[in-house]
Amino acid sequence: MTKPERPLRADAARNRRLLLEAAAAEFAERGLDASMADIARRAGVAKGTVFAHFATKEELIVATVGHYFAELTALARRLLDAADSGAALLEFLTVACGNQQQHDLAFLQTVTEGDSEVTRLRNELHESIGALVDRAREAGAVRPDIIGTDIFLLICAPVHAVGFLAKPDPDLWRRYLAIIFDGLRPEGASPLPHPAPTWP
Amino acid sequence: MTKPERPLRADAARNRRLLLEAAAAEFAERGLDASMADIARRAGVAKGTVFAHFATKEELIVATVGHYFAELTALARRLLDAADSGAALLEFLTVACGNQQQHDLAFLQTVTEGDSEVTRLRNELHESIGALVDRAREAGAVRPDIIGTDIFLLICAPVHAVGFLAKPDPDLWRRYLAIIFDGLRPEGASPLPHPAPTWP
DNA sequence: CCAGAACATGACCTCTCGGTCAAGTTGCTA
DNA sequence: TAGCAACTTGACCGAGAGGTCATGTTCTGG
Repeated sequence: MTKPERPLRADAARNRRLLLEAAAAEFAERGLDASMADIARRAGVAKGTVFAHFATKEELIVATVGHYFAELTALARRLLDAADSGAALLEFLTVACGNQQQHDLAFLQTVTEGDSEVTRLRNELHESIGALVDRAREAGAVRPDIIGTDIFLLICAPVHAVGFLAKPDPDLWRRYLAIIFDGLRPEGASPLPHPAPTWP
Repeated sequence: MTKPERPLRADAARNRRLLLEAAAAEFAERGLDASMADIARRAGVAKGTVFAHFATKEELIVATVGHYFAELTALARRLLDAADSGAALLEFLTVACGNQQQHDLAFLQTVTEGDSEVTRLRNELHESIGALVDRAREAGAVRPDIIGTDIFLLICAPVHAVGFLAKPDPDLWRRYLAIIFDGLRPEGASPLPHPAPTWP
């Protein structure tokens, strides 16, 4: 359902893009309660047009979260070539958190469990992060008992933590990313009380 | 609005307690979308009874999250007498996460911003955590650049991280609490890239 | 440039939600 | 135990949600 067989008409393609942008913005601001009507208004189209492109609200969420995963995957793959693998992992987390600070869409993924397309993109992201973490671990940049899934789960922690403040400094998440990253280093690591999670 | 002037009638007091329990359970399961009707059904009363006790949904949320804060505050104060202040802080985080794993109500606090009663209880919790952290810092159990507000913000991180897994092991959060707590230790701490947040 | 397919529109449907209230029921006190 | 205030009940309301569709508009290939 990602790419239609026949190419879209020019105006339809434009509207689809506007809708996805509006959806990302509305979901980030209002959470799951963002209404289809508001998304349509923000995109500058009528309500019916939204449903012409995405049959249900869930389908729109799927498209939005899919795009979100794909972006992170591309970032992770780009960083696989970096010379310093430890710095590459930190860079990945930093850019991912920065994205999330602007547009927090991570919560959407809980709604899309069961969708095959999202699952595929999610697995791709997981795999890319796994490769990034493996390199960092082999280089001794992170503790040996950490795996890719751990990082996958911890990506959102810094931004989420900051969210409990009413008017947080937009860069405060960097503080918590640094703390968590210190917890990932091999120096002074205490034994973990629970085995690594299995995927999925 | 916490304590009524006149004591409640026996049946009313019982219903109020049942309602708060039902609300906590429903909010934890369904999030903010939990409906007043479902909460009423779960408590075994009619819908009108809910509104007889809590005039609006927000008022019910306020009562629920207030109770949540009060519990954590009591826990923090209890631990202030512990011999090992570092272990006491870890114990606080462990019990808090364990609570949250059963009943995740932390997200409710974002809705109740502006309510004076919740703000008071929230400040009390913040203060209690501050005392706990101060003791741990003076004992050299946590790095010197950490303050109580940091811990306040990080409480929910381990459970939240685990939430991205579809069917997570109910104890997996202990792994991420251990990682984050390692990041809080003085050994091998790197300089933090952002100053501590101000309260509130 | 025009015919017709592709697309956009907004009034309309149904359903569920938070919230109200007159009428009935129950616990407490004198 | 009688009587009244306190409490409960469930039918009801308006608002707003997701979703539909007949009609009107616009792009595009020939």
